[in-house]
Amino acid sequence: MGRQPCCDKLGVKKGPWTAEEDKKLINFILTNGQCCWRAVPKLAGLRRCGKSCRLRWTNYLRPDLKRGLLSETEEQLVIDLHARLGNRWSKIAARLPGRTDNEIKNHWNTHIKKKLIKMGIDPVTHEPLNKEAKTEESSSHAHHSADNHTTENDGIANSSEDNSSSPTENCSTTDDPNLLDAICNDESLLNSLWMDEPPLVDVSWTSISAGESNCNLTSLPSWEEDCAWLLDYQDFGTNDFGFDYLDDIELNTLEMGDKSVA
DNA sequence: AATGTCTCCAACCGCGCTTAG
DNA sequence: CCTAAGCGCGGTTGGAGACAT
Repeated sequence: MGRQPCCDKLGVKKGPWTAEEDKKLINFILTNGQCCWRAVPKLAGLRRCGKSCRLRWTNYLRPDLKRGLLSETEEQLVIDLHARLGNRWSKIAARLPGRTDNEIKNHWNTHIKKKLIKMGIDPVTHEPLNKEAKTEESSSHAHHSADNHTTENDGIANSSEDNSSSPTENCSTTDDPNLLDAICNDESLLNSLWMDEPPLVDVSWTSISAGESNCNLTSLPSWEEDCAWLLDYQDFGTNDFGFDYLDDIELNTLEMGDKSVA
């Protein structure tokens, strides 16, 4: 007597989303907020499974998403966090407002990985590749599973701190070096990452969209008026849409820690 | 201009944990 | 307490566009 299936495979569309589907999903979420994803397709009139809707929303349609390439600072932060956390993309993404785990994961695999290899750094262990080759035999395989945090962390935490003077830094133009340092050196913050507490979640948007706050969304054009703005927003930052207040909320959340995640 | 290859990223898949019933 | 769906996560894939020949 579990729950109902999330979708009845038959008649469920897959593949790229159309503008029309995006429109329906956005309109629905803006109107009703994020409730149970299972119900979303039906209520929004979409022939998609709830999971697909959730993914589309979180990875692409959320208004607070930044689009475009990661800045040097963001990239450096990703490298640093990856050295400590491994492939825990969602945890890493939680430290980069407006970025999704999928986006960071993609960027890692397509850009950062190659960059590190080019620099002679093993993207998995964050150790120099030469050294890696030597120690490969003596040490057990480079594992970045959750079980190995301590071992990996011990070795890497130091090396990543050295990053400030490492070759990596050469390409870092310090958009906001203080932010990077603050995050990387904040032990309590890192500890919270190790724990399973969600230290930072995008409550700002969820609460807004849930109708908890009417905020600025009320001033946004509706689909009935003009549906083009949301399809266009993908090319802009959040500021372009009056969502810049989200950053403040997010920073507060970061400091206070988030406990009201559903 | 045509064709082949590479790169990138949106979306899917499957697994593990959580939680409703 | 048990079962099975919901949910979130990380790994992987496929197709579109960019680039090379």
